[in-house]
Amino acid sequence: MTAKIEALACAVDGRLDPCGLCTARHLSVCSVLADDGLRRLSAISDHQIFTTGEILVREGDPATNLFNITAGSVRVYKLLPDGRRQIVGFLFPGDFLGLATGDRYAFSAEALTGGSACRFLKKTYRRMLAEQPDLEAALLDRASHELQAAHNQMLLLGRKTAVERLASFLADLAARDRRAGGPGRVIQLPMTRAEIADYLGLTTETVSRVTSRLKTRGVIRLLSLHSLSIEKPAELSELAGLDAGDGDA
Amino acid sequence: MTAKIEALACAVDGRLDPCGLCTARHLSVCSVLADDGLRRLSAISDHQIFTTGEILVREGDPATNLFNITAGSVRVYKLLPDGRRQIVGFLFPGDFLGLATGDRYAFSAEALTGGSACRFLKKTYRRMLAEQPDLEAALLDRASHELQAAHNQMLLLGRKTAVERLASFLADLAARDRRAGGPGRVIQLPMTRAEIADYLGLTTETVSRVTSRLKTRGVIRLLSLHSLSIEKPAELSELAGLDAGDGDA
DNA sequence: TCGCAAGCTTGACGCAGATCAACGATCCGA
DNA sequence: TCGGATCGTTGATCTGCGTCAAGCTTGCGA
Repeated sequence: MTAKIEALACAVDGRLDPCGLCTARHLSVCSVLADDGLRRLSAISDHQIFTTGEILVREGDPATNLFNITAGSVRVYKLLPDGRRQIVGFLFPGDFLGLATGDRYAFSAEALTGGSACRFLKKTYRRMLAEQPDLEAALLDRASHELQAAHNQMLLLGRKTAVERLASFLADLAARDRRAGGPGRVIQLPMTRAEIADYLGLTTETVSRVTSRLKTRGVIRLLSLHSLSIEKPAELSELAGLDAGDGDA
Repeated sequence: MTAKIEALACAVDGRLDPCGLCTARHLSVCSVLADDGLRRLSAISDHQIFTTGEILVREGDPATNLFNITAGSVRVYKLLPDGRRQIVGFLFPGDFLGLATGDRYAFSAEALTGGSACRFLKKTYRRMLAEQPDLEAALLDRASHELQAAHNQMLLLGRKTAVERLASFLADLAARDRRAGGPGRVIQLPMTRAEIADYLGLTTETVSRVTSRLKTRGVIRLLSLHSLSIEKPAELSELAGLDAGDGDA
């Protein structure tokens, strides 16, 4: 809901100064651009507001657009023919959507909450990249980080137990919050248990059971269904299968 | 063994014309460079020959080098403190090693077979990238493809059964062979069963059992321990959980 | 050429997490 | 404010794959 308001504010103000007032700019690749670059970028972009459940990208469709999430959150996933789903990532403000893209989207993306995004035509964006090496470098950097995160997720999916998976997930969210300037102690979970399960390669039931176990052990405390506080960060990191308590990825 | 000879040949000839005679050039990012760019690239590179089991990169070490594999094959993996291993990829000639890298390596890399690689200092390579936007674009392209492959692997690790995993793996190897100009019918497996297991999130025993099952069903035929032929490609694709029989990723 | 270590296969059994089922909590629209 | 739908939790049971174990095959070094 605050996301929606932010999105609206950003969009309205956007008419006047699309990037200058963007609350996600310092988190995104745009941050490497100077005023001139920003102006050119905003000239080829298109601000899109989305509501809960809205589909941004559908697997198999021609990959015409790229997105920069400016508010809200998004789930990115792949499906098997029989409906089994693997969520490959959750996106938050500042995240880029469309990097891993050939001619057609190899994933679907849906809004988890209301929010907004800067949308670019892939072709136009490519031309822009060629003219702005800084932006291209920043994007390569992003891609590298995402690849690293993907490797961590492979380790999680291939080799970790249910407890380790959930602990890793929570530790990651905490680390993300810290990176965004928060205390990394209270975590928002905009997604459902089923989505967490599909991200961690588990079932809803297992996610629920393991959450309970962590709660009972006093490692976490549920504030509501969609927010919790980490009571014992060190223990959480340990459970996540990290040696030290950095919680980063 | 042919890999070793190729590597030696490449290295020896390399003294005279490092890139011109490189058998992996057309497969690698270098292919986008013109003569001038190639010359500059070879000036900052260093040819490294490696033997079976040799460690190229160790997780946690300062990330000083980047590699372009020119011959042989490499396994890239991550470890948990207790020794559980997840192989995040196998590299072959033309593949780039070191994309997903921050200040320190987040993975280890070991030679699966003897081979060779062009080695660059990360710092120097970065400078080179800034001067060669084409190379940077090519690398971004690589990163995108790798990210896409990583997403596929997440789907595999999170949601596929043992049979689907092995079938996907074999279909991928076949597709890779086809891309490299081969018939995609006979597959080389330079890795052990344990390595396949650690790549697919299974155990050696399961890999062995599932291989037997595919053999019994007549889908594959073992030519030796480390090479097999695909007898029923369509059925393999089906088992892999792909709708159509493209076998690509 | 032999011998042994490493890798592979196959079988018996166990268990972590899936599945099936029932019920409670939460949210949202009227 | 209410009512139904969706989401979440918990319990009982099942099962695919892991674990343990034993024998076989391969390849390499002496």
